[in-house]
Amino acid sequence: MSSEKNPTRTRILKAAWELLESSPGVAARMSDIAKKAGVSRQALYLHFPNRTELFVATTKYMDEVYCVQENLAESRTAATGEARLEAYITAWSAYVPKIFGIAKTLIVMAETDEDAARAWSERMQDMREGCAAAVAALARDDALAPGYSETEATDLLWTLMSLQTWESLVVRCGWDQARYRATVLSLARQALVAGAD
Amino acid sequence: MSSEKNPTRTRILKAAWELLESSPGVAARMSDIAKKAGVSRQALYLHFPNRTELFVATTKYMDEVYCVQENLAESRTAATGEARLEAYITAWSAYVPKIFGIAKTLIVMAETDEDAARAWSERMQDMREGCAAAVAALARDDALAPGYSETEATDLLWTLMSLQTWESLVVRCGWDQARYRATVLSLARQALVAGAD
DNA sequence: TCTTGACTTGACACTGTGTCAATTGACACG
DNA sequence: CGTGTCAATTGACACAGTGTCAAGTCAAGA
Repeated sequence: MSSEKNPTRTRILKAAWELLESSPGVAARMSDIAKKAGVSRQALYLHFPNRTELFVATTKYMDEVYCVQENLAESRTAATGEARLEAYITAWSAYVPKIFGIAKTLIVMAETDEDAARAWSERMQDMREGCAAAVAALARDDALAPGYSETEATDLLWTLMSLQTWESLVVRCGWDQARYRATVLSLARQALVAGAD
Repeated sequence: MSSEKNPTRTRILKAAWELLESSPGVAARMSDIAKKAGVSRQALYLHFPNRTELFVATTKYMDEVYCVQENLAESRTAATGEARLEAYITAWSAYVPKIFGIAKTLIVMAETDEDAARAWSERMQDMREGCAAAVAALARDDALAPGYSETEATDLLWTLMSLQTWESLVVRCGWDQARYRATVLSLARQALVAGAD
């Protein structure tokens, strides 16, 4: 929706996207983005109030492009709780590498910037709802492992699926995506599904 | 050793420590630390070449004060691999909350600062060796779960014990320390110990 | 008394963000 | 055809924070 409508704005968003993707972290400066987008630095401020909001807008733009909502929502159609857990982990696993660059930047910015912290926290809260739904589905099936309340199970699943876990295994330890997905899934099953393994 | 010897240097380190502890993240500025230590901002540069090195020195100072090496090394005395795993997780769990403030700061700085990245990575490499030793002890007992190579098992244990996992469960989800420790231990056992649970 | 070393003071260069005012150029409307 | 409007540019500036530099202070010791 916001695409196509405002070509300069979109060019800026794409430039920010590319820069953040190629160098995860905080490195991308306003002038870098402007140069990449082929506009003046000041043009950025005509479209976004500040650096943080530009990055937040970039994540929203990515969500749009990738149709995140639909992809994650698919897991709702799974029949059993366990199938739902698997579907959700699979969908999220595929999504994480795509957003990692910008997500990492926002996480780092969140440490010093109130707005960035709020934006990122909202995003993670949305993801958490998916975890909670999967856990609730397990509980409905009477398949939630004893020893965890629904909240605790959600906390744990949310942590296992966090960007940080992905970063540790895939980026730092060099695992491939399939191994990562399989391992998180197996950990979640062993911990949360009653009588698993 | 570095303590007592150089009172001003130690005052600066203590000031940095307190500030980083009270506000994890990147907030502490050189002038804040100087003010807290009761010296001029320039005095900081007489003792440390730059902000990063001051923070790195602060972590080393903390290690000294807390006798990290000895505490972590204790787990080596455990008889079985499983006991060793438990001892190591327990020792590390107790240590994480103490270093969290400064560690978080270094992690954030590592994103943009080469020196900080190296310093933090070395630290985590040390911790990883402890994980590797615990995994090796399990393997020696023939108690390592099938499906993981020793390297993969180390990667996984290292990830489970990472600061980020602690932060997610304890800081963001509000778990208490005991629950955190028990859960990480249980996850590690289920995943890595053959025939566990 | 003279020297040395640790610390202070005040100034400055540099980088990056965000603001401002004046200007340009295209396009539409009467 | 002129005029207004809107998007974007240009160049200047304020501000914060790091790191550097030169000069000065002050106490302890030979």
